Amino acid sequence: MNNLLSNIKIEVPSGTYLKDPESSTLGKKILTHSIILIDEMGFESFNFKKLGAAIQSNESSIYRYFESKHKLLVYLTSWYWGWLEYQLVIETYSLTSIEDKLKKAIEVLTRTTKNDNTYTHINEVLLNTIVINENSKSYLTKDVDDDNKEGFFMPYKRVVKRFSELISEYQPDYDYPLSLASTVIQSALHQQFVKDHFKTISNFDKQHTPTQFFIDLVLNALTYDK
Amino acid sequence: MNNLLSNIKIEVPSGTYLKDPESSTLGKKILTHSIILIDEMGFESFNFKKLGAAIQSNESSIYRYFESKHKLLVYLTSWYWGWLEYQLVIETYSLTSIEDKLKKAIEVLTRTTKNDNTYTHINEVLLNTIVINENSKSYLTKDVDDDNKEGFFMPYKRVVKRFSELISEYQPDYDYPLSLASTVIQSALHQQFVKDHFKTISNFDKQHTPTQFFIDLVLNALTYDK
DNA sequence: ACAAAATGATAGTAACACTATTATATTTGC
DNA sequence: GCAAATATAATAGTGTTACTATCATTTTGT
Repeated sequence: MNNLLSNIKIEVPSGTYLKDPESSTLGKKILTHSIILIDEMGFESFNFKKLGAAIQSNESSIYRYFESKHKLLVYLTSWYWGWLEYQLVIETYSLTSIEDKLKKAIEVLTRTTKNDNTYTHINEVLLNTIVINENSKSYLTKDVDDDNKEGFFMPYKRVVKRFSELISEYQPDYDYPLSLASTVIQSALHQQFVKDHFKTISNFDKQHTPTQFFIDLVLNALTYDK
Repeated sequence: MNNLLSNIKIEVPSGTYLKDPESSTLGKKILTHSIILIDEMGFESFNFKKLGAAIQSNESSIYRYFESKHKLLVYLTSWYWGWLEYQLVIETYSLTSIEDKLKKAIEVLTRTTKNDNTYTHINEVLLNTIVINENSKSYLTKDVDDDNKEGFFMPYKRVVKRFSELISEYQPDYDYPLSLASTVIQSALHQQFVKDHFKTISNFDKQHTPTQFFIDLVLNALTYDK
């Protein structure tokens, strides 16, 4: 992305943090290095003590920003979905044909993430791998319903809704726009994981990309009479 | 299911257990009550001490069967996929038309689970909700590749492969049979979760079922000239 | 009846996910 | 320039978790 829009701040549900990490250097360091560490060691092995050591700061200082490592994960994944929504909007906005918009949307949602220099303290490529590996842990908990009431999953749900609106615009008679949207978004993450770890059940290679697979899938689902 | 086949034992990767839990009453109690407890309290809150209390046995005895709660989860999810593969095979076997087979397969993979009285110590309905809520935690770990080498995910991968074979039989030219298969299987679980917790992004109700959604999706994906 | 195997009881450990408290920097207002 | 306010750091402590180790008791097979 260019830096014309460099002052756009990604909005994250306020209940996920105690003190806005974007508001200080320490906060930004927490974001930068938590992404690096979680990517490196996985969310289970990651903790605030290790993070403190990595940024030469103290565990107790990190707790001033996030009340738990779970909320930090929710923060990071929310940021990702907020960022992705933004990509979705700006990359489809100027297109006039609805088919082009739909295809572009699928591309944005299913392509390999590239770094966005607008946000220097966040490595979007690493964050994307975190989302692939850890996203579901943010909601597969006994507290989902409470967290959901607090709006923690709004950024994710907004991406699904926006995409489903494009689907409905393309094919107003389709009965399952939301389900199709969440299937594509969710499955795009899962397919990345499968490609890396369960190769025997993947069909992707240089010639066959997830984006092409999902474009076919969605367009065929929505095209009744060709 | 009927009990004509009551002596069919579901095969689970042997590395997941230290001592076969199906080989003793205590082992079976461990299975029965771990399913109940994990369903009730979620995998994070579940532990062997609580399980011991629930079955009036000792924590240390449970460790004789499973070396960790992670391996118990892998055991349970593997059992589920093994059982589902079996349902898939017997329910499609006798059908002659490939379209009927494909549709039946989608039904088996996406319908609401019903209890199977063949396995009295396993409650398949509860196990299905565990798979919905906890399955991804069995592979979203730093040890996936090791666990995969040990064959822990073979039962899951076998279900994907069998389903993909039906897809290829129905439409031999389709480029993504495995990806489509894993998308349907994975998304069927996710859609159940979404329906229960993120209602605003679900289109399912009495008239619109996941099964119908996925049958439409798959048949359209595979039907080039209608 | 006796050995072997299975199960139970108890204790212990290192790490984890925090909380609480107090001390020391750093920033801000005036 | 300086005190007050705020941010950060240091240290200690807590209850729980996910086991491990050891030894005692019960059950089972022959």
